[in-house]
Amino acid sequence: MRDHLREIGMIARALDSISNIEFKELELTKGQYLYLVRICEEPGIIQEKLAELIKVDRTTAARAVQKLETNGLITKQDDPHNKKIKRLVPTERGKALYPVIIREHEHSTNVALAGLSDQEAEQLLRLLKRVRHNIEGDWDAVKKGKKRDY
Amino acid sequence: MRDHLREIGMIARALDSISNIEFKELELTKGQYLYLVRICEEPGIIQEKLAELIKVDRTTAARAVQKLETNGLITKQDDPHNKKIKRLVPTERGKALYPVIIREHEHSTNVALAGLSDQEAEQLLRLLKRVRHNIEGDWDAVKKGKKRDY
DNA sequence: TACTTTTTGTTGCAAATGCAACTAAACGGA
DNA sequence: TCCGTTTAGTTGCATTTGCAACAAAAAGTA
Repeated sequence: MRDHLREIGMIARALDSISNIEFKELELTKGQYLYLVRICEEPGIIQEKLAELIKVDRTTAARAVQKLETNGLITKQDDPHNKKIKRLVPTERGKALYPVIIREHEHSTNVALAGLSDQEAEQLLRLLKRVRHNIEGDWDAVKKGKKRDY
Repeated sequence: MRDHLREIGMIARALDSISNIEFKELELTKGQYLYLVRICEEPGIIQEKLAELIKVDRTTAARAVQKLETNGLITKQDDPHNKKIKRLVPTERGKALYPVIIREHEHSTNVALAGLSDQEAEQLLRLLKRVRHNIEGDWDAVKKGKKRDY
């Protein structure tokens, strides 16, 4: 049957669980790696966009970011032209963790894709991107209170 | 780049978020649908297996199941041959929710797979199953304290 | 300009999540 | 049989998560 979403859920929870356990020795608590990598890859990003990227509630992102700042891994910088937004930038300590996180992700990716040919791996990525794109609209709409009919 | 896992994470969080919001009107709180569907599909399953299926911590499953029982959606039944285990069985009220959950899932699946040909959808499912299988071992091992080298 | 709406960010709760640590039954050898 | 190990379940505690509700700056509109 069409168990695509169930499989995706299982994979996501398993890998998130692994990452959280493995990053504990980097003093990163649950979920923090998600935000830190994104801020490293897109320095100056604001909280709202970050939440949208990661697909997490705005307030959850707010607190994760707050904690990253408290722990000295990022800073919130005022924008010269916009008093409302705060640009998120990794500190040196934050930047130093980036390659470690990436290495772990690469390892997990290797494990996940074991036995798949290059073509299969590429095809999988293409399809996943399309699926992600397909659901982004619904996520946004439902989050904002829209009722879906089904 | 090999962003497979990131895409999977985004998709999983977005869809979980949607489901949690939509099932609120069924009086199901966060995550409960995950457990209830599985118990409906495999009545008599025990907590430990359930956690393994869903890829969630044993104690998290324990409390979710506890809540499902409190809310009258499942019962815990003693096994005649094994005093330790408790078999989880949906009540009539629990069973009644099953088709509603499935309908929502089907809708989300339709949205997610929109624009994919039948061949692509089937290929995606095959690949996801292999990926899930690939990582199950690591999840189990890391959960039990094993350190991965990378 | 004055106004409405949207965007961005925050805080107060209540709930879920998961690690530690603990029981007790079941299992697996000597 | 006895005894160590694994399996299954639970509770305490700290943390994360997210919905409501709010504030204030920015953007859009008349």
